Amino acid sequence: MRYSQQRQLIREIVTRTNSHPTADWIFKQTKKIIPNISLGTVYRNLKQLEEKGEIDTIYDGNIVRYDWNVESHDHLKCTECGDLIDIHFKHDKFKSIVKRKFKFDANSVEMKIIGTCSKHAKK
Amino acid sequence: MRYSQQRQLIREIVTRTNSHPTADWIFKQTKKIIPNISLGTVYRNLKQLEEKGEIDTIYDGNIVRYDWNVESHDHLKCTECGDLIDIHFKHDKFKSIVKRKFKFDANSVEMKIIGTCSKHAKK
DNA sequence: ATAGTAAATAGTAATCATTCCTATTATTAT
DNA sequence: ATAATAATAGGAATGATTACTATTTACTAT
Repeated sequence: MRYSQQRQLIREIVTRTNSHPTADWIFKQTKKIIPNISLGTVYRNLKQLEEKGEIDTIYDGNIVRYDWNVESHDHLKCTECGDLIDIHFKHDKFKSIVKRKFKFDANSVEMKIIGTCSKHAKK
Repeated sequence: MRYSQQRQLIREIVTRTNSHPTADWIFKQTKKIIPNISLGTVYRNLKQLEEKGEIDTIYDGNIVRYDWNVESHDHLKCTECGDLIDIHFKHDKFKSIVKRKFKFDANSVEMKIIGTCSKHAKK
């Protein structure tokens, strides 16, 4: 994989935010630096970076978000503001349960807890 | 909400499968009975049935699947065959943890375990 | 440094799932 | 049976993503 300014910029933008950005948001950020960058370039590079294991993709409902944090972790999704908050749970127990009950070999576990975050708690 | 053949058929098709079908699959099934049914009708009715709480939507990666089982439950996703297998876990502990640690009021928990099912276990 | 190469890009067209629009049809209360 | 209006079929529109292609760029061997 050969160097490119575009890929390096995309990598930096994803690395520098905790907002789990979408491809379109990343595209808008890159345009501030490389005005004629194309959206296809953003998508192509995000896919390559994911394949290399440098970033992670998160399916948030039917939209795709990207995350520099490739360690297994879970998310809290606030229905009021849409924010995704990172949280880490141990999943070993679940993996062993499904192995025993279903002979299912678990590779990873994705957990999302939906509710309202502290900023938007209903009184 | 007024009766319609189309909606009744869609309801029956979703109810009679455990395959967590997509809108397109449901559309193909309905066409066998009502050949000139339109895809928009399928989507509109699936949405209405979900709003009434008769069915559930599942986001499987970036595609939407529908499920007659509206009770909270989790899924095992086989990376070999794509099948979704239903499983039920208790989530109370997670809800209380995020309440304590993040002041996050959890409504629901979605858990997906990714791996290989017994039919496709690697030797 | 230069030329040859293959990878990467910009720009645009195509695809896919889903939603929207509208004239027509079907259901239901009277 | 009729009027009111919910629901439909068919097709256009949308939005996210992928594919295509001519041009540009990065790397390699000279």
